Formats: sequence, C-alpha cells, structure tokens
Amino acid sequence: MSTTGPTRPEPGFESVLDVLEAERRARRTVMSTSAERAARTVREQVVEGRLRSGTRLPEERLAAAIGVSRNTLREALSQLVAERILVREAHRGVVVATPDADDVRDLYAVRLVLEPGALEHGTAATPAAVARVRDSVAEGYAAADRGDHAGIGDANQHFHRAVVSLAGSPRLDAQMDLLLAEMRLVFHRMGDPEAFHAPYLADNDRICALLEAGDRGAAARHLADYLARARDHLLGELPT
Amino acid sequence: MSTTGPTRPEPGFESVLDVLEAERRARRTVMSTSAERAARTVREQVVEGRLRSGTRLPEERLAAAIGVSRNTLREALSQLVAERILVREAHRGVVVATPDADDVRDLYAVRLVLEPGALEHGTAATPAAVARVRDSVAEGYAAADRGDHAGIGDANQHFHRAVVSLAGSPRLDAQMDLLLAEMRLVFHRMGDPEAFHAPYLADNDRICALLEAGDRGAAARHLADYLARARDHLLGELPT
DNA sequence: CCGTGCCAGTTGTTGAACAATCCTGCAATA
DNA sequence: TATTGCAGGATTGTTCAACAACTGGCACGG
Repeated sequence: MSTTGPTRPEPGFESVLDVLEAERRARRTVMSTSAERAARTVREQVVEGRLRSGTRLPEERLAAAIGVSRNTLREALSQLVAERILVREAHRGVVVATPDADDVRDLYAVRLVLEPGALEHGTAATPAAVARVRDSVAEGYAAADRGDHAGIGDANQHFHRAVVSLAGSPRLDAQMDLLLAEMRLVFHRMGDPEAFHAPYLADNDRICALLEAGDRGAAARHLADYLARARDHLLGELPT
Repeated sequence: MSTTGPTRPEPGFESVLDVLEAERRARRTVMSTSAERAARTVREQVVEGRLRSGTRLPEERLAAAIGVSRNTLREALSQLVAERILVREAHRGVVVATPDADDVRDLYAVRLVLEPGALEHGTAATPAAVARVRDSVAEGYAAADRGDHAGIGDANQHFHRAVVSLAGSPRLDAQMDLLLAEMRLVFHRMGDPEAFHAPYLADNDRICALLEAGDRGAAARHLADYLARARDHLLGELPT
C-alpha cells in the first residue's frame, strides 16, 4: 500500500502548506498593489535625495513615468502625504516636503520621548536586540574606516532604529521608520550632510556600552543629551 | 499728503493679511477634499461604535451611501487603513479592525513609552497645559457624579491626550489621537465598556496632583504603573 | 467524503471626461 | 510706473464606466 493515501496526507504536508502560504503572503507583501509599489518608488526617490525638497510632482507626468494610472498614483501620493514626506497644497499639487526649523524641533521632541524611553523602559531588551544595537555601532565604524560617509549616515539610522526596537513594539518600529525617512529629508537640505554623522559614532558606542553593562538609565540620559546636541547642531546648519 | 500712499501700505495691513490667510487656511482645513470628508465620516462611525469590529465595508455601496465616487472613497479607506482603524485584505475588501490581545499589548507598549515620557520630560508643561490635565480630571468626576459612563470614557481620553500634550509636539499629539481612536475600537469589543474607566479616576487625580506639585518623576512612575494595570485589566476582559 | 470546475460578486486598475481652481502674461487704466 | 482686470492654459479634484484578476460558494462527479 502506498504511503500517499488520498485521505491521509503524508507527514510534513502541513508544513509545506505553511511554507507555500508564507511565500504567497511574502509575494503579496512584496508585490502588493500598484498603488503601494508607486508609493515605494516615489518614497525611495525622495529619501535617496534624488527628489529634492520643494520639487513639484505633477500627477499626469509622474503617473506616466511610473507606468500607473493617475487615480492609482493619487492613492500613492495621499499615503506619502500622510507620512509627511510630501505636502499637498490644495489645487496646486503635491511637492516634496521642506522641513523647517519647527519641524526639526518637533522631530527631536518626539525622539527625545521615544528613544530614551525605549532604552530605559523597553521590555524587549534581549541579548539579540542589544546585539543589533552593537552591530549598528560596528557598521558605523567600518563605514568610517573606509571613508564611506553615506554609510555612516545609514549606520546611524540603524542605530536609532535598533534602540527603538528595544521597546518591542511593531507600532513604534513603524513610527520610527517614518520619522527616520523624514530625518533624511532634513539631512538632504543641509549643505554638507555627509560630515554630519561622524561625530556621533563615539556617542553611539558609549551608549551601547552602557546598555551592555546593564546601566540603562545612564544610557538613556546619555542618549537624551546627545539628541539635544544633535538637534542644536542640525538647527545651526539648516538653511534660512 | 495722505498716509495711505499706494506704495506704502498702512501699518497693521500686514497683520490683516495674516488674519485673512489664516481664515482661508482654516476653511480649507474644515472643508477639505471629499476624500477627507469621507474618511472623517467613516472614522466617526467606527469610533462611535456604530460600525463594529469585523464589519465589511463594500466599496460600491458605501460610496453610494456617503455620496462620493468609488475612487474617492478608496482614497479615504486607504487613509483609515493607514490609521489601523480598518484593515485591507487583498481582493477581499476592507473591514473594521478587530484588535486582538497582541494589539492591546502593543498599544500599551507605545503608551508606556509615550505617556510617562511626556509627563516626566515634556518641555511644554506650562501652567496652562497642566490646567488642561486638571480640567480633564474634573470632567471625569463631573461625568461620574451624573452617572454618565460614556462621559467618563471621554474624560479619560482627554486626560491621556492632555498628558501627551505636555511634550509640546504636534506630531505626538496627532499620533496620540490615532492611538486613542484605536483604543476606542478595543473598548467597543468588551462586554461592558461603560464600567471600565471609573476605577481610574482616582489615578488620574493623583497623577495630576503630583504633576501640579512639581514631582514629575513620581507622576510618571504612577502613570506607568497605572497603564500596566489597565493593560492587564483590559486583557482580562477581552473576548477570546 | 473529497476534489473540480463553474459562476456571481467584489476588488484592483485603467482611461476619459469635466468643473473648479490656480498661475501667467498682457492689455487697459489711473 | 504700478495696479487692476481679464483671458488662456495648465493642473487638480472628482466622477463615471469599463474590464481583468481574484475570492467564495455551489453544484457536479468521483
């Protein structure tokens, strides 16, 4: 008698089903709808700095360029407006956001609550999560060693994201990703964004060391101090 | 010679311009687009509890009911999906979100970072801001006195919003509004949402008193403890 | 009982259309 | 000269109608 009876699926079958199901979900997440793909495309161009602050995004031409209908594009643009990456001016179209000094102050007000809070009170400060923080510090030093300024900026963002992830909250993680995207917009407005992050490598290292040593209160205080410094540094370098 | 030269507008003219400009912006914000109005309409129905968790929202019928085209409604629905008030299932439509235990844990993880953080480190803890916290406490007691259970819930939300506003961050305020809308969704899933909030009136009062006394650290600790209690209380009363 | 194929209903997406609104340039006017 | 008025063009806000892709349920057949 064959082991593959029609009524009794062979062992492991369920797990294969799960794999296929997961794959389908993954594809769904990756492919998703045209609107989300369009949103990702535009968002990428903005955070990469290829679309500078103040650039107008005419719906018709942009839709044609992305290869999507105007209605679908509008859905994507609305999403990015909600993320504060774009701004919609009534009857005048959407433009790439131009964060001003008040925006920077607000962004850092949020970060000053979020990041030290996650560092001190986060309930997911597992060894693995702490290791991710350490990884980002190492990533920053490696980028500095090879003179990769953009890499330092990336590593810095990874550091702050890893810190927030200590809270173990998917919602906070998503929130932090939006916030960091907005920060990139601010950096792109500076004259010399490349050199901005390097001075903070040592801070990241120190904070990580305090975290590893278990002194989360001190780590949080250091981070708060560092964020306030970075904010003022940034405000000083912001154009008009 | 008249003081109203054509080249030199009289003093105060600029400020009048500003007023008109502000008024126009206000009107724009109130009226806004059809899509935003539709979003407000649906959101209201959900947070008021008239649309219960799990309810399907077919695009065609809903669009007709609101008096807006399907495309415009889709824009509104996408917004509400981003706010986590609705969830979109691919090719199956949008339904009113059904927050589960993990969602509740996550929501409180966010609140445990946000609210004590704003209370202890908020930079906008002006007398006026503190007074708003006190007002919400009084509002709660007044509602309790007249047996207005729904009023107690409202006052409670006002309390937590006022606490977050101590941070002085528009972004955090907006974030908190979304979070509180999601909380209402959770409350609507409970058997007896009316009686839930009453026990916490005393906590609100105590925290407010500590804040007024200037002991913000103690206020933050009390709030953190209170939030953890409320979370477990809520998890206990959540269906399946 | 289990699998298969069909069918109706809904979503995802498109294309075209139209009114409302904004911007620009130019002429008219004081 | 500087302001006002106005027409023209461009873009947005919104609607409508259509169609392919997909889902869920139901009947059919093994």
